[in-house]
Amino acid sequence: MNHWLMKSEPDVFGIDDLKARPKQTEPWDGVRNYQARNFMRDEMKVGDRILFYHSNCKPPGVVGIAEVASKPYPDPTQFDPDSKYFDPKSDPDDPRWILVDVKYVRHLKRPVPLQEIKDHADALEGLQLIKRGNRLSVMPVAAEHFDYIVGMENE
DNA sequence: GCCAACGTTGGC
DNA sequence: GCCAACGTTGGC
Repeated sequence: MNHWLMKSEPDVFGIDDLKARPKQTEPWDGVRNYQARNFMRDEMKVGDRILFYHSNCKPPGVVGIAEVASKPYPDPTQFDPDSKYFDPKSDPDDPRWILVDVKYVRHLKRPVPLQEIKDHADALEGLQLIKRGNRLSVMPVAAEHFDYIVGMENE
């Protein structure tokens, strides 16, 4: 099983929104970064665990756990002219943007803020989230780091 | 609101 | 293929 971290802005779509969805599941649309797409397209498997991260808020941090709930499939918003994610260059016969469905698992007992994660940089060496210049919205997380961050909910 | 980091675009 | 300009992300 692979582990992931996925960012979302709570003002747009937060973990409470995910929990409130029918089947507590949502297509993770709007990703328009090739690296992030490749992770979803090539490496995600149903059941993979996800750290749900709130960005662009105070404080940013990991707020819960989700899981991959579908195989990869084309992001429908790329073909919708009314969508802000519409991509006129994407060929319907060879879709450019791929997503997976994400399903709510649970909230952490408390949000674990980015600052605390940074304070544990020694234990979390190599974690992409705290590397300089990181802007990826979908990134892999080592299994040990995943468990470590979840464990921080008890502190 | 600022700005560093970084991806993308497009002229050449 | 280079690189300057521009746009976006996202923490602060």
